[in-house]
Amino acid sequence: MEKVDVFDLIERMSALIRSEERKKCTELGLQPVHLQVMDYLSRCNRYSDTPAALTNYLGMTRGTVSQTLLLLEKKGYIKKTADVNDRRMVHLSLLVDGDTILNKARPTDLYSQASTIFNENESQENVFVNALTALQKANKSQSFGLCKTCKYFTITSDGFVCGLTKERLSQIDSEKICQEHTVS
Amino acid sequence: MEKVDVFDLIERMSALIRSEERKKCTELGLQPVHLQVMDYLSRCNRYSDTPAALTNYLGMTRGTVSQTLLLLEKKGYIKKTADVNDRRMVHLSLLVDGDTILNKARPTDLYSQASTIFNENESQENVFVNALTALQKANKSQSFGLCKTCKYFTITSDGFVCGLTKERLSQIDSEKICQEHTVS
DNA sequence: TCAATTAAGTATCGAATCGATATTGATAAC
DNA sequence: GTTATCAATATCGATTCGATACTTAATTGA
Repeated sequence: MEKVDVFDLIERMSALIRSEERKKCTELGLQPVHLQVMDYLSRCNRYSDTPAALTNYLGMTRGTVSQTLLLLEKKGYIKKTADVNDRRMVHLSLLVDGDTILNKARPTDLYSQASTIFNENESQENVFVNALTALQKANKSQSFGLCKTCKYFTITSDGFVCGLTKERLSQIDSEKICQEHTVS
Repeated sequence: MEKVDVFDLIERMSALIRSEERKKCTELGLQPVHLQVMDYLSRCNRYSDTPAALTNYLGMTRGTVSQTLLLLEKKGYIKKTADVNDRRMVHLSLLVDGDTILNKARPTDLYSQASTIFNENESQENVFVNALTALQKANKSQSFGLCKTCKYFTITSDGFVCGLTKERLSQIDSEKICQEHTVS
């Protein structure tokens, strides 16, 4: 077992996961990437709900993400809203239909398989998190962590505040994924 | 960090690896999957050099693999040979040009990144191997291990023998990937 | 013996993805 | 102001991949 084969292992795992996901998705008339997008939108904050952030998160090209979003919009699962300050930007949000189908798709056999794989010990999860972080660093990609674990996350007498945007953050905000997430 | 997100982590790692590989590949006029195929062919034994085994190894569909092989054949990188016993089967082999381009593509930045990720301790690699094995088991896919680590691998006074096919195995055979690989 | 079944591989079509280019809006320089 | 530059996104052609149907060959089982 040589070190260099780890990439090969990851790619093969991904292929297996995808083919398994595809089975579930075809019943709903979707592709795996569509669920990934909607799952992300359900878990990201207002700084990270743009096509650009999605592109970065998924590691795909802008063109591909744009096409995916068009399809999801046409199906009535997501909505695009122009930014009021910067009209180049688009904010994405999950519509009710999208949320419904996402919840229908989520609890699958995949999850029971996952627990089978990772029932031994907790530290195994960290290996995957660390590996992804290292890859993102090598790729100059953001880490996409939870808001409340960011170094700019600040607790004041007034509540939570983002040290980057200086804006106030609700409890719910702090639990979401942020593309600007920074560690240490 | 919930357990169920591990699949998401793996898919995102794979996406990053692919986009990185793609950069190297486009220079050579190839796709990531083409290198995967040729790499596999350079490392598999005579029981595992068929389109069906490749399909299983890569987790793709037969049709997709067939297309990929057609292209590689047209480019003169691989060769197809009909099986003498079972004329449904095709054996694949890497041609000189294929081997050349494979070696040109192999030593990339990816490998130095890999060592960065896994320089801490050896046991991390096992986490990935175990995860893939668990997924393959859930997917009823073969494990594709090295011949000499298979439970049917036998050492006789005459040399190495495969307990399944009863055929003799050379030193080189024993170092290759076999689709019939069985553990314990 | 011969029809049914299974397996390996191929062909075709549509959807998904990539890469390049174009478009639009914001920002900076002059 | 006007122009240059950059950033965010959209558009388009080419390619890849998956689903399905099909061909050919081996196997099974009355």
